[in-house]
Amino acid sequence: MIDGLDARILELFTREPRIGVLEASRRLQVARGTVQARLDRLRDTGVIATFAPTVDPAALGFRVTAFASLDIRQGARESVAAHLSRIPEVLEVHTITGQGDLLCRIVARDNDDLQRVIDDLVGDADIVRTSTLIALSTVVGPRVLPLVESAAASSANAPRTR
Amino acid sequence: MIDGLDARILELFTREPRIGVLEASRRLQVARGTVQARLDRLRDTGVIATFAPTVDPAALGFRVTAFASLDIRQGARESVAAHLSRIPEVLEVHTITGQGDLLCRIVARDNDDLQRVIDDLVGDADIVRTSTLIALSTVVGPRVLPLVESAAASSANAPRTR
DNA sequence: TCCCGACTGGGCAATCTGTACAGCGATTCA
DNA sequence: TGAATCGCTGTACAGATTGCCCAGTCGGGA
Repeated sequence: MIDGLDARILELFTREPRIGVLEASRRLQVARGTVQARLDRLRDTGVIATFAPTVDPAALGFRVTAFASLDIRQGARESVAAHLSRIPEVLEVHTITGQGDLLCRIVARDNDDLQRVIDDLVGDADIVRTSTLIALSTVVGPRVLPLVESAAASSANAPRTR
Repeated sequence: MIDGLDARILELFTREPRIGVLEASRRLQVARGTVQARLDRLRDTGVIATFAPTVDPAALGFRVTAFASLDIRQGARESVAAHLSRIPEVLEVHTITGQGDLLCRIVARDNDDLQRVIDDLVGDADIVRTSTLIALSTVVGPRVLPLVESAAASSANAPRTR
């Protein structure tokens, strides 16, 4: 899937996103064209989903993160999904196994605001029950680099070339 | 916090990350220096957490996403956190209110692999109980743009200038 | 043994970035 | 009312980077 050089490229661009292709090629001791080609391929294969800047909701004033699991009425998934997607504070929704039907990641400005958001959430009559977990602190921040290295290592037996 | 122009900048760079400051200034009909200053400020204030490319675990072969809530032994939070951070498949860990103590977001190559990851997880003796939810599908993908617009709108009463 | 894909090293024109500066309108404050 | 300040505009310039092209080399697979 990806090899060690890909991993080093991803790592470098994650740590210092603004360096550019040329500087990256210098750091990695490879030709510029190589870095460029690798980046193109990583983008084409979807490994790099986007080069968009990452926005931090907390810095926007949304300091509270919570996870809500929703039990919804049979066959109402579509309409509930539409309802949820209309609430800006809902950042992510997954269908899940287990007791709940949907798991949402939501943010709010503070605990009072969270109440408002949850009221918005459950405003849909197809939502039968909800249970909310408030994230008190982030122990391991969002990260993918370890995964990248792991993926590169597992394909080490079949290196790209050289 | 942020105004409409900030929101438009974030939106533009989210949709077309590679356009560059100059092209962005043309699209938004403002001076290049303005876009540059805004971007600098957004970065400084942390609204833009990073310009790093976003890596998609699924494209790396980690097609399964799951959420695990862990009950841990009193006062073992530190050591458990250290343990979790050593597992690459653990992408995110939060301390939470409610029945569980920790909520982890994990990925795995497939369901069998997920079992392996969970075995790794619970390998820590300080973890008392776990409950895992497998994400079957993503109903609302990770997103922040609606939030950005909402934040910009809410500060509309106090625009930056002009 | 031949072919092909990947990497190298080089070159070129076009473009962008970083930075600086003066002017201007609006807001704040004395 | 006047002075200082702040953000935006438009402009300028040197330096660096990008996108693109090419010939040559290397290693693996057919």
